[in-house]
Amino acid sequence: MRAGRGDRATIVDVARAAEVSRQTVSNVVNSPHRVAPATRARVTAEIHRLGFRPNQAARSLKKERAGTWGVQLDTRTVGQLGSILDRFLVELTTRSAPRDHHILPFVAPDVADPMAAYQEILAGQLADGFVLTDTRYEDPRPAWLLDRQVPFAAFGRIWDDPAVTAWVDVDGAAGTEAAVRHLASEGYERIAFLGWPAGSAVGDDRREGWRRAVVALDVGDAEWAAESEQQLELAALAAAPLVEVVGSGGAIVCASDALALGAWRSLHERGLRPGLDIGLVGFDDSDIAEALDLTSLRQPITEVAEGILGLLAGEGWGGRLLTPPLVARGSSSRSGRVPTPAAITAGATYPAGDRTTTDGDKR
Amino acid sequence: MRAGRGDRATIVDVARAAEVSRQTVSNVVNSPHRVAPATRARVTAEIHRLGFRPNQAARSLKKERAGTWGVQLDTRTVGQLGSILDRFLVELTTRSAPRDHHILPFVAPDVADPMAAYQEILAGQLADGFVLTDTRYEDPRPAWLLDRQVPFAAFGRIWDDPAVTAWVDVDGAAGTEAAVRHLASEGYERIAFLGWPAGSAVGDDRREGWRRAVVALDVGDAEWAAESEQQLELAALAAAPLVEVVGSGGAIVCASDALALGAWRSLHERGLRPGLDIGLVGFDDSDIAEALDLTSLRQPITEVAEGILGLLAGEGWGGRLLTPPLVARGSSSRSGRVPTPAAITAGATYPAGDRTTTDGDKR
DNA sequence: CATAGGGATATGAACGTTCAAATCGCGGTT
DNA sequence: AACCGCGATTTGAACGTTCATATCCCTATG
Repeated sequence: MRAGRGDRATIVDVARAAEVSRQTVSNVVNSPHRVAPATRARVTAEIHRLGFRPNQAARSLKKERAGTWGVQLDTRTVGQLGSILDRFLVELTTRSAPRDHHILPFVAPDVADPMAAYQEILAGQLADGFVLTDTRYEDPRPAWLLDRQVPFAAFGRIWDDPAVTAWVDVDGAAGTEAAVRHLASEGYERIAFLGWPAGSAVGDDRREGWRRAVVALDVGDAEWAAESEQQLELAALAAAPLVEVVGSGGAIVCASDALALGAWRSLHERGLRPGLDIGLVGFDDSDIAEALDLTSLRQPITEVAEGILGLLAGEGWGGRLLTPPLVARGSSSRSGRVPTPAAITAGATYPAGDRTTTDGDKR
Repeated sequence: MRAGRGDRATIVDVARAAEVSRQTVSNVVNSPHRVAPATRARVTAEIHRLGFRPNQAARSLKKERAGTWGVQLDTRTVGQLGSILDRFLVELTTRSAPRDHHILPFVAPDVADPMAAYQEILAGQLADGFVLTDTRYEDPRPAWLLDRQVPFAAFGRIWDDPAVTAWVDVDGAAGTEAAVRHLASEGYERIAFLGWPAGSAVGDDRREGWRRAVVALDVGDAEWAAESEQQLELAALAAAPLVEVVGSGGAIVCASDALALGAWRSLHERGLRPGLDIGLVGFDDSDIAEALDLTSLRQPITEVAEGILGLLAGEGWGGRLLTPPLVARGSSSRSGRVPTPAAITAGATYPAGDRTTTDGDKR
């Protein structure tokens, strides 16, 4: 009668059925090599027959580990244009399973005390460690967690402390540099940059890549940069002078797909066509990039997730920068169609069209 | 030395410090009314001083409840244009906390056996119930869960069994109907519909609302409907004949923002302007709707999440249809700017511009 | 032939909490 | 004065697992 309970088998049920002790069943589950093959087979059979799975609470209580990694959902960025949170979360969830862990999403309601939520979770032994996202300058979290010897791994560099290597990040500078080289090789002659106001670590990094490449290839001026927040109108506004300055045959590299969309709109308002008239490259390769045929730098979410979970699980090494592959689409082709046969990448290669989606369902 | 452990206080530590028994501390936490005010104050003080939080594993073990609700992440829809998964997840996460629960996201890797993942979770007592999303015709999950008396609540009707009311849904028909009325009142004279192929419950529902309204107001023909999957190119293709049929001064209601974007593109290719020449209304009010100044029907995610968690917690009642408020933007204004002072809604009213975002950070 | 060694399996205890039942103290009732 | 009732608090047991240790039994070794 108790909801969801039913006939759940415990380790003792299995032990009785297989005529062994509970510890032997435990061993079959946790260290099979310790159990004689014949016994192991018998126990395994009973486990399957009874549908036994160790009770996570009991296991967690005894082992003093939660079997869970916490992930703070950043309520500021969620639902924003070009957010890749959902993809990242799916990757984390998928890849936690083989490591015998689950993902515990949480929000930090108290902006004044951002660590309170972490504190709560630790006090209740709800998570064994944390995945940090959106690291920034003066991020209080790494130091706080280090202090308490709580394991963590970040998507994004620990900007304040180069000694901490518990992170995996995307090499933004390499990305924007690749974008410039790509655009130059496509024949665009003047390449500007649309980024965020200085002071954001990620943004500064991406700008620097553009600057380096533009200087190296002599396809622009370090002054050809504009700034905007993520909002579309602001981005469109900020893009306007850049459009003027690079003119037809020029191009704009953007720090995000959202900014690129702003620029895209700015072009349209002037009757200019992305790609044909002015090249455009975004960053993140979010859903809109694909939708608007916008060339973008693809966040290697899968590899990032894998790397981070590896760090949390104590495998692998940190401090790694992954190069975001460039996904070439129409917005960086002067002929209007996807230019090079395959994407220009420094790492993995993605098919030019990148229409590898699993056939879409509704909603 | 053990990572993350440190000096975590247990209930006995608190009991000793406050000079009471463990059960009294437990009572202070779980049923404060049973404890004399003076004692309660003393215990509460010690709880705060020691930073005590009940160990979730121990609690869960004893109570035989996980303190968790499972949410399957649909890997087919995630990352798609206009996905609202991340917003929904944030709402669920936020609103689970006051109900003393957490959200357990999981994926079902085995497409052949979609219930395997649910089975696993139940067997391990990892969740007390499930939040279902993307319900459809012949969804195996409700029956399976009912069979096992596992609590669940769905975002989306249980289409196959009207007797089951463990759901909250958005009234798609009412939404598209409101869209038609809105467009008609804005002066659009011929209103078509771009939806998904028949057979998807959500899609059929949304189409029906359009059909009803168009007939009632005499602003269209039931034949003026086209079908497309979520992919942009296909949508643009499917929209083309509709554009022809309604012509300038006509409008198109779409079953999703992604489809609307397809239509939007189709308009642009013909040199037609959304709003000024042809009205356009999407569905979901996802990030792109806001970005492209696209009128859309807003999924009342907050209310849905609240309703669903209420059902899981045993409060409230199910079988509720929430009316999606229409968020009017430029794409449904013949003058090109947002028409009515406020959105036309049947429930909550949203500011016309709907720029109520919390100042955006990067990434 | 006794015994050491060691692989396979079993037993006792503990993780931290809550439930059920027992105990305590005290004012009110007969 | 003895007892009842009741609120406040305590005690014993149990949730299901794993760790540490103990036991068993068989083979190899001197």
